[in-house]
Amino acid sequence: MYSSNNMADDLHHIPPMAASSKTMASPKYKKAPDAPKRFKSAFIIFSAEKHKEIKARLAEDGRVEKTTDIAKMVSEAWRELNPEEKEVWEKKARKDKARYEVEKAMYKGPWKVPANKRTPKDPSAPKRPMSAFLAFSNKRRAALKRQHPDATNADLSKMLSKTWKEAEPSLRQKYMDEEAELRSHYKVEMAKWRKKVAEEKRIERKEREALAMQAAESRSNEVGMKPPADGAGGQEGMQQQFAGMYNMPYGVPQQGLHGDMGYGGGMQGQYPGMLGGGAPFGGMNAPMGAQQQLLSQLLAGQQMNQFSMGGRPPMMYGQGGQGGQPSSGAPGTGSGQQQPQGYGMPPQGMGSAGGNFGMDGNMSGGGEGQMPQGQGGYGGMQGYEGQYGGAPQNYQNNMGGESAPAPGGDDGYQRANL
DNA sequence: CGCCATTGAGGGGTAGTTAG
DNA sequence: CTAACTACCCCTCAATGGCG
Repeated sequence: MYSSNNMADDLHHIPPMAASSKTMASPKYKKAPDAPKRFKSAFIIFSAEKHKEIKARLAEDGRVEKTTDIAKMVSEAWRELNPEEKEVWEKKARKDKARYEVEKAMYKGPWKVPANKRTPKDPSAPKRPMSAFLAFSNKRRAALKRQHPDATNADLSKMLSKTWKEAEPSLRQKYMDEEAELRSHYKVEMAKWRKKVAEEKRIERKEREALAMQAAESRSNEVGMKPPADGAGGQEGMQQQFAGMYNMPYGVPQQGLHGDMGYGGGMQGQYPGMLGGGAPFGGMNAPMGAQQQLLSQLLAGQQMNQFSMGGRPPMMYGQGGQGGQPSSGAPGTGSGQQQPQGYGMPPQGMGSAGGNFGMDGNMSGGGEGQMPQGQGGYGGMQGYEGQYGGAPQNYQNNMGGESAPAPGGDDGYQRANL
């Protein structure tokens, strides 16, 4: 549950691009290990494969090159690609970017952690085994202390170090064998512990999902929404892929998130104003231009929101509503109420059918105006757009998008505050 | 409660590339 | 600045117990 509105706490909710080095002068920060991994560029995806390939090929010839030299070969190979070949990688990059947008939207945890600090060791983790030298030291330290009563432990350590280095190899070996045994035991214990932690996380995730589902269902009943006839597979896909990895603060994507990239269904539609194919917002099938536009606008909206409103996380999943009529631009049926809560929250959970992003509205025109719950929130981006005009209040007016305001748009928010 | 002083395994950061 | 790759380098942490 998100409850703080102080700025320090908001650090944990600033997506990477907003967390500029300016604001993070000292101490330095690095990406939080659990935060969604940034999208990969076409070159990086290419590089990952090509690097392996080149390395393997060199190995066949018995050659071993430095990583940095292989990187140069990868670079050269990249430059030699013709546009058609490049397009293969660029397509993958677009897909990964969509993946990132979804993960980012769902992520609630910290984006940055102090760079100069290691992640603190989990106290429940097994301890490291004692090294051969330390075991040797333990055995001899007390006796050595009796011989040199005035020596400090630091002094004793120096002496022990010398003795250790000069010790008979067979004696050292004895300690090293002991260490090896301890270490193999440690590895077993670590494996068990890791498994246990993973299992706990899995259970926690399941519980969270169940809770979210419950909340979503009760809300769905309240507003009398019906499950979608088509394109309803999304929930599963999304949850499997993303839910649980991240907390879901403001509501849960309910439907339409099937497919490998979530956002189930469609975005099959064409550009704004055009009638699309009807599947709800499925991102991957959309014409790339439209998709990129969507994504970049989404991103822009989020950043706008953070900067202007103090860093709320970009969240906009919630229950979607009924879309409007894209061809005419006629408003849909929903209201998509917004509750800023003093943070300048993004229009969460706004109707899926939001105009600009269109699930049903401008962009996709799909679904015949019927948006399954949870599609959404993208309608909310309209609200962001309102900000371009300068007035944050536009959030409220724009909820759900001009061409297709969506009912139930506030749902995500409500669930978030359960 | 952190520091000191030691060795050595293992984890994390870096270099080199391009693109966003 | 961050994505992937990985060899290499640097830092942390294992135990000990007196001291500030």
